[in-house]
Amino acid sequence: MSRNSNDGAPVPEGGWLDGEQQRAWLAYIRVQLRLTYEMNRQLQSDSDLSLPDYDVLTALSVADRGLMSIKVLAAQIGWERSRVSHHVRRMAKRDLVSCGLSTGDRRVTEVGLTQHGRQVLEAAAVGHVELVRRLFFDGLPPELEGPLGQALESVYTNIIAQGTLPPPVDWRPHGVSDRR
Amino acid sequence: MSRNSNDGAPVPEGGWLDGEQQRAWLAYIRVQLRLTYEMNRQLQSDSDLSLPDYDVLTALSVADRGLMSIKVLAAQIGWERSRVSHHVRRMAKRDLVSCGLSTGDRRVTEVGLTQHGRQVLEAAAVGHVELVRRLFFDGLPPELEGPLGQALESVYTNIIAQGTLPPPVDWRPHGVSDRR
DNA sequence: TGGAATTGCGTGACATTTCACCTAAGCTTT
DNA sequence: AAAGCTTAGGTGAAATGTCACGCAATTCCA
Repeated sequence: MSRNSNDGAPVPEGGWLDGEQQRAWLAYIRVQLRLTYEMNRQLQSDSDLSLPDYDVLTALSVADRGLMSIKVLAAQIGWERSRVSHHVRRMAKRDLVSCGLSTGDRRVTEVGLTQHGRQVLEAAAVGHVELVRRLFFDGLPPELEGPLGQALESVYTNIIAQGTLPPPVDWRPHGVSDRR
Repeated sequence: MSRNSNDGAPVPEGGWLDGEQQRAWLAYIRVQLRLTYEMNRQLQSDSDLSLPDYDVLTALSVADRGLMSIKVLAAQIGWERSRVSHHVRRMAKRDLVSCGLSTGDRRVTEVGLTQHGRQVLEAAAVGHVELVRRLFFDGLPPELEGPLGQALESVYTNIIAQGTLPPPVDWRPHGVSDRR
């Protein structure tokens, strides 16, 4: 898979990124690791949800009629299908989601939020958003909010185009305003 | 803890983020999920390393004399200490790292790269960086590189200040150029 | 100096995630 | 309609990660 593909490129020793890029990437990695840790911790202690639980609930909450097949759900949150399968079964035992065979295609399992699941998500979202605002946005100069959003959207668009994972169902190049 | 702190704000029902913020956050989450998936996949298939393996190796490679205590390593990459403990033991079996008691304080375990570990990391880095460049930077307009780096550094600084995880050892407010 | 508190880790039980297969439903051909 | 392909998912075992707890080295302080 194209190792050593940047042999003659104008890149610092060993093929690393240039200064600006290195800076951005290092910051990204650091933010990613810490933020994941903190979000996990907060959700767990405030709402008895893991971050993966929250990801599933959130994805389901924006689905049409709150129903989604395992495959679509997996594509949505970037998981292996079998992981979704296991995880959803465990969440069903906790009455957060419910599974059922689709009427149309009897291979597909439709997953949906239960009443309880929706309540738990909505309760959890309050504290989660509060944490996100505090950790992610409170230190961010307002004039960088726009550029950050733009930059990340460019990156996302590129990942969708280049990556191996199929695009999520509701993906659209530049529309905003979903997630409720 | 100021839940519901944006009551009168121009924000959708339920206390979510404002438009700009929502956009940035949504993009961040999407990038994070996909990128993690793709990096894992690439490392696994090209270098027989998981992303966690790579995180450990990378952290160790920038340590003083390639040695780091479990605690510092955990703080560095945002893991639970016991996770590091388990993981490092498994990596030692594969001859990627080596552990030994510190001479100074005999409670601490010093972890270091082995020769083999360093070689594996350097071989893996080539393809990994190639992937990062392709997925993260190829779609990013050059004029947004700077703002992105700046924005993420602000966020990181804030997380360090606000978060529960202790700051990494080599943390400095705005210096760049480490990682090799 | 002699506890008591703290710190740094390891461990073992348990939960989650991955990986390699397996089944079954739908689709396509013949 | 049967054979053969493709697609959606489930499954069990192994790898990985979490949590609660325990032990030993160090530090604090009277």
